[in-house]
Amino acid sequence: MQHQSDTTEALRATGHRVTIQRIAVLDAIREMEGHVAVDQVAAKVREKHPQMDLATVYRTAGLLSRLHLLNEVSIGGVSHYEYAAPGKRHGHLVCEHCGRTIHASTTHLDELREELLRDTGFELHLEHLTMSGLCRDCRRDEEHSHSGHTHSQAQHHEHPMASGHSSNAGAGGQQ
Amino acid sequence: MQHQSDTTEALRATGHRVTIQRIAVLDAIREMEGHVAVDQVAAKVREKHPQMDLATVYRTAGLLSRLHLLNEVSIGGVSHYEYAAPGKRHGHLVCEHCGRTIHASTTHLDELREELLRDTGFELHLEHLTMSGLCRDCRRDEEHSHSGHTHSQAQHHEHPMASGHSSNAGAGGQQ
DNA sequence: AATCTTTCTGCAAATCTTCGCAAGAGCGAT
DNA sequence: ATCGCTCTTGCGAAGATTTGCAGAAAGATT
Repeated sequence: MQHQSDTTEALRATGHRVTIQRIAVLDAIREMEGHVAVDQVAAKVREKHPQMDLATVYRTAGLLSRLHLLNEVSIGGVSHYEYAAPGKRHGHLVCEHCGRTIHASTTHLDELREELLRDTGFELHLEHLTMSGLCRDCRRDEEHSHSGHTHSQAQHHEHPMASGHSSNAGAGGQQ
Repeated sequence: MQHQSDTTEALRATGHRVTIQRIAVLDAIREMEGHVAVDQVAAKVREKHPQMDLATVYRTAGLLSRLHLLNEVSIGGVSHYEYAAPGKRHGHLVCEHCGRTIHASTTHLDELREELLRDTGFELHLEHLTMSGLCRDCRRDEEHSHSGHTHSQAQHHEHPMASGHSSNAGAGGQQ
């Protein structure tokens, strides 16, 4: 396990302490791959460390995210985290309709980042960027049901597969 | 007041009912200008409608946002809303350090939107887009304090002036 | 205007997330 | 290995936001 030494280093380098909780949270998330909700992380972590508190998982994931060891993705208002594999940066596109998450290469985003930096002095943090909209499939569905009536106020939650890993959903398959 | 008829129309057109709560929430936010937190909206609304429930304000703001009558901006994890003045689209850049919000013209963003649509089929909703990073001032501060020690885990909250900005500075009445 | 159907609202309870604080655990010096 | 200074954690509580439900209100119909 050399991930562990990377983690340890990153923590030390920023003046943070190396604790079992921090190592455990990072390990758990790395093992699960994909975007996982905090309570899933907690469950996983508790397999080995039963007394780990939920608040600690929140704090720890937040910290690791600030250190760029994890990426934070908000899906339907709920925080999810994924392992920030070095050299695999990407933005997140979350479908407002089905909750699916698609990865966007940073090619597009880096450009945006530079323009913003130049024009406004604002340094965009791509790692934390989550953008919402409609995925290809749901866009089609929306158009069909455009008869203009009975929109329930509740947010739609059709495909109940919001948080399972989705490494990539929109690009290829599905219809 | 012709805003009101616009609102009424937008609601009817989407099969929603026109209620005093909905009108009141939109009015309140329009009057306050800028990004306001939900409880501020509730306080404002209650000046005229004391029995209005907080949950209703949440639900209503969410609905109006989905209808593009309001924009939703998440600042430090807390929802804020602003009146979506027609023809004044912009993205939001929230500084992670001081919480300030900067408006980004959609020039940069439209491009991104098109590329994403073409490449991934994902239709980005610019109105809901909030991006985080560091503003010019805080970026400078960060560099100065780069002696590498004592990073408190708590997120910094230096300048306690979250919303005033870009075009409008004095949006007044807090608490 | 009275009635009927369906949507909305207010209230309370449930969730998700953060915070304060005292006890516990790192890490450098002894 | 021990001591001490801080940073962290666990825990309870508070804050933020959502949800379920029954009664109230909107809009269509008569």
